[in-house]
Amino acid sequence: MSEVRWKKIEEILDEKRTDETVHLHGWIYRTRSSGNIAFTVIRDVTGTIQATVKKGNLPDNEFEDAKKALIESSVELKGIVKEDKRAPEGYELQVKGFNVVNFAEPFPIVKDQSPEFLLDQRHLWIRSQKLTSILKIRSTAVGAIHKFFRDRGYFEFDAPILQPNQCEGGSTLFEVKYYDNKTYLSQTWQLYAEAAVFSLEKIYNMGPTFRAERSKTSRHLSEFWMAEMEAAWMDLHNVTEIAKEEVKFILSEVLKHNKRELNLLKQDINKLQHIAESEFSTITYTKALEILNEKENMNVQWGKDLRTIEENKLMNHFDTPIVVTNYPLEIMAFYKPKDPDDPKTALCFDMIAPGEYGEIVGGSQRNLDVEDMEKKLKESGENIENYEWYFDLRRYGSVPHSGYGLGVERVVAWICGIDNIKDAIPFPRTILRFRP
RNA sequence: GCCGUCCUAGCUCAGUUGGUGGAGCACUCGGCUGUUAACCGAGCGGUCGCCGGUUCGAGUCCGGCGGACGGCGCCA
Repeated sequence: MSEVRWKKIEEILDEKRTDETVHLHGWIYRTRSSGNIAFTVIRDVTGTIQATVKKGNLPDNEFEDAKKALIESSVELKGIVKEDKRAPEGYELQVKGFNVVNFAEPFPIVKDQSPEFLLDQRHLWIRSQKLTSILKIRSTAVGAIHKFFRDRGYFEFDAPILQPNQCEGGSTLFEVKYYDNKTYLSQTWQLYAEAAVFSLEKIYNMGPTFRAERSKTSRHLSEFWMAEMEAAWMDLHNVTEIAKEEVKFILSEVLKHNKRELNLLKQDINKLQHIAESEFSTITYTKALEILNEKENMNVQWGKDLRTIEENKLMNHFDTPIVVTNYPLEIMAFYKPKDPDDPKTALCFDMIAPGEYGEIVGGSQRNLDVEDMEKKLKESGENIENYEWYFDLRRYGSVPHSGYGLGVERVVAWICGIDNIKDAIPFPRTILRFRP
């Protein structure tokens, strides 16, 4: 086995070496047989190719195995590369040897499937071209995020997953038994990041985040990956510009490495290319309301958060992601500070994606006013003693600092153009599903 | 938390005014030397989500329960 040089399907199709004998291993993707000829389409990680098995070209028992092997059987082939217009990829293998490594049982996923069934069979559906393409793009996106920050002098910094505090509101925490106490699964890395920027100054992280929101939408997961950054000496404007650059960088890396996958997902590459090269607009919440009320005939009261319908209507007016800043102070979390130039609003922002993918980034400058934060935490019923360590950060050499979190699955879903965020993560966890 | 849709073969679905449960796909067997999620013939395959009610008779009508999925709110 060690002496065999296994070719990948992509190599065979790119090299176009007619009459070359190659060894190939993979899985049966489609199979058809007709008397003394059988067609098996083989897949590997790089693509698919038709392998044509004719009786007489190989030992009879191997021919019978080729006819008998069901979809998803794993195989090792020896064959001769031939150009043939009748083959789906233009080239095919004339098979000389057909070794079935494992005869698959009847594969449960066939022509017609429902979304529920595919979620039940996720461990098998993950082999599909669709999910394989998305997972390759996700891998590119994750690599791009690391590269983006490291190239700019950021340190990777890890916060605990088990945390004693709340941050985004108590009802959305997953409680975990911790010896004789209880802790919560991390909702954000932010509070610990704020401790670290006083030494490392510029940091980032990407990791799992847990929100027990009772959301049943195509945009929500209970466990998702968030890519966060935090930096000392930066204000709101600085970090919104970094967020725009980051999203554009992720997109351009995917365009560079995953054209084949984007095509399989039927995404418009020119449109994505245009977005990667465009400036993203920044508008204020107040300006967003003007657009909604004047151009969309809506009647949104100042002070209400933008809901899904408002965000979707707003995005009718933009073909790239946009940044919306200065949401009403009252409806914002305790760590978002008042804007001194517009005291009814907070120094915060969301980035909203085109289409109906919603908020892909959320962030803010950080509140430095301990009294103000104590007041807000008390109002929302929290025990401020849990936050004393956090307030200490304001007592010993505090500086202006800002940060944001980017929803990895939302960005991947948007770039891939998929209709449900569940397909942007291998094994999705939602309020209604946590297996397989 | 609120609202909606659905539950019949392994999968996707039909099933009329209540009257002996169907199709396609998958699988098995047979046929076919160029198929394109092939085609032709045959076969295998059912606790109609569960419990109760009405009725001579319920997949179908009524009540309750359970499960799945989606929308809103909230958020990445």
